Amino acid sequence: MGRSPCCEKTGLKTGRWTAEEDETLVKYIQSNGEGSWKSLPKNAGLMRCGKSCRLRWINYLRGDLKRGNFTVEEDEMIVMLHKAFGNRWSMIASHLPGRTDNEIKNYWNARLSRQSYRFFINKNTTKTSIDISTLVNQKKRRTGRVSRSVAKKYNQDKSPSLSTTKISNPQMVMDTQVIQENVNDCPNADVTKHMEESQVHDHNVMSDELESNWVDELFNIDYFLQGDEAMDSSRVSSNIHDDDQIEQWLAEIEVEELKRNERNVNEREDENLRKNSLETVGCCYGETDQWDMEFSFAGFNMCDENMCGEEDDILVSLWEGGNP
DNA sequence: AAGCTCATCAACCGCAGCCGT
DNA sequence: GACGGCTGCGGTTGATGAGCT
Repeated sequence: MGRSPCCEKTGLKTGRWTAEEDETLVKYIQSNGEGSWKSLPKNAGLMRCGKSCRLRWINYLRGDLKRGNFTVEEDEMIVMLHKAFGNRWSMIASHLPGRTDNEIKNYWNARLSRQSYRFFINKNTTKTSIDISTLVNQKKRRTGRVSRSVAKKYNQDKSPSLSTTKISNPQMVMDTQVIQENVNDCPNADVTKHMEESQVHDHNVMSDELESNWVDELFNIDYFLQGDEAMDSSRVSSNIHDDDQIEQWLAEIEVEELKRNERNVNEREDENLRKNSLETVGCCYGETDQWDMEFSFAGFNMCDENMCGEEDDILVSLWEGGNP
């Protein structure tokens, strides 16, 4: 027996909402309140599915929404929250008053995900942690819908070990279009040279996918290792200045992490995976102190199938502390 | 001006959690 | 505990408009 439909589809209108429908919905909710979405269309006299009504209200009609472009500050918050929470848009949206999960998701998919994001290490920090096992053991991400149970497990598996994390500031956007202009400033001259020779920074010849994979990863790693600052999309080095806010986020993340750890019954196995993973990328497990960095941000995808051959060699060289 | 490409965003779809029975 | 309905979430789609040729 299959799942029953969420509502009776026959005769229901789909597609763009008209001004009249909006007005009807707003008036109904103002007088009756939110909720009971199933029965709302019938009671309000709308030929819409309840889910459609809910979505229209939440994403467009409710009064506390902030319209217009995202500010630089909001950009930064989204980047940081995405690092922390992944694609949990509702959670990200909860930190951005007036913005909806749908809006943030669209914004991310349309713009931010194409750019390179990373946190940079607090210059006072000398000890962080790497957990490459979480990267190496990730399966290549499926396109299309991913079941919630899989997503949940994935999120648990890649959860950051904040107990050793000392990330204090988000490093901002490095638009690939800016890479060439900043390439001479890159502290690692050999990487820079390689990038130039390979013309990997050529926006016209690189697909978005390649940009978002190994080009960005190279720059991430390079800047990460140097502890240098990067540029945001406006080409100005930028940090989030609200340290209290950051502390609050990190505290929330840590609470989540503690909850996850309670459920983790495979710690020993994870440790072995971690060792194997480090070996896989050419790192001696015993040398991790100085590499004790947290790499659990979404921008890194070391196991992506697009990463192969020459790119892999470069990354391995970087990991080993040398030059490509 | 017409056709094409691409970015944006509103809306839809289907899965999964929650809760009442 | 099993079942089913409701709701929320996240991925995807398609309409639209701007910019380019």
